[in-house]
Amino acid sequence: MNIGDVARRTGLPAKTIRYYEDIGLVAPRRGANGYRSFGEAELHKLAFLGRARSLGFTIEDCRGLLELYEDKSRASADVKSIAREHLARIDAKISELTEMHRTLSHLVQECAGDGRPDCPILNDLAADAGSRDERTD
Amino acid sequence: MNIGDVARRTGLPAKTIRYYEDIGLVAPRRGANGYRSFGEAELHKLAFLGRARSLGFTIEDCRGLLELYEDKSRASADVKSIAREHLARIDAKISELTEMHRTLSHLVQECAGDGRPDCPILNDLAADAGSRDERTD
DNA sequence: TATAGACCTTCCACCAACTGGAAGGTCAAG
DNA sequence: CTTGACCTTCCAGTTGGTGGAAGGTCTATA
Repeated sequence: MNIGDVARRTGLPAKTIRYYEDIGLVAPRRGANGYRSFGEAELHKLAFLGRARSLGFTIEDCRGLLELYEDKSRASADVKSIAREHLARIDAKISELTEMHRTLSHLVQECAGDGRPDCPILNDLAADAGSRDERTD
Repeated sequence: MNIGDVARRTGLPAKTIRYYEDIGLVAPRRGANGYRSFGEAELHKLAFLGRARSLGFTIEDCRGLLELYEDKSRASADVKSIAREHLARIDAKISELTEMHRTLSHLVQECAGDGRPDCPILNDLAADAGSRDERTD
């Protein structure tokens, strides 16, 4: 299978597949013409990578997961541990974004959004940290 | 004021302040020794940038916000529009992360996490997209 | 057989928003 | 006069790719 077929079947861009080879996640054979030649195993690995990436695992997580995936005597605890750490990162990110959202949606609500220059959003950004928590509503 | 003082007073790393100068967000004067020399206005701008960045605005957003901040005849609608677009990006990111969280926490719950190799997390990652939505619980 | 167009190859540069570190100049205190 | 805390510039690396140029290959059709 050429890279274009693999790209179509996994949904990954060909560029990304080449990149994954570059960083050692897959190692397709080469045909006489120099073209990459992928087998079913390679295809599955790439689909696995695509799915793991879509769940937000980092490339290094993926490397670990792939290794466990191929190790038939793995302990599921090792997989679970990677997943749990990733889950914690997701939690942290969601909290951070939720806090930003809270603050910003409040400010947006307060802003008239008309032709006048007065703007609570800019006021907040310009205020020093100390005076920021004074609730005005 | 030298860069170190500004760093202490704004909470921004000196490296970041130099970077902001590089990309044209601030333009401190220079002393005879070549050191950057910051005035109060520069300090305020940097604090403004730090606050905007902490709310997740991109550097280009910040550039726009800073311009509006300095333009005393601005329309608050322009500020609100930048903020609203950013809010939409935050919303999208939260949704994406929440979906990842949902899927992953479900899988983590299902995984025994012991010494045995059988692992629902790896099973999910390895499954093709078609067979993934079959609920097992 | 020529040629068009769809493949494939490598390599280099770029994105955001910094961060780390090396090599070297400056300044104040003891 | 030296020590140590500053400051300077410049280069490279981070994450996870993406875009594009220059060029080789394959297949179908005229």
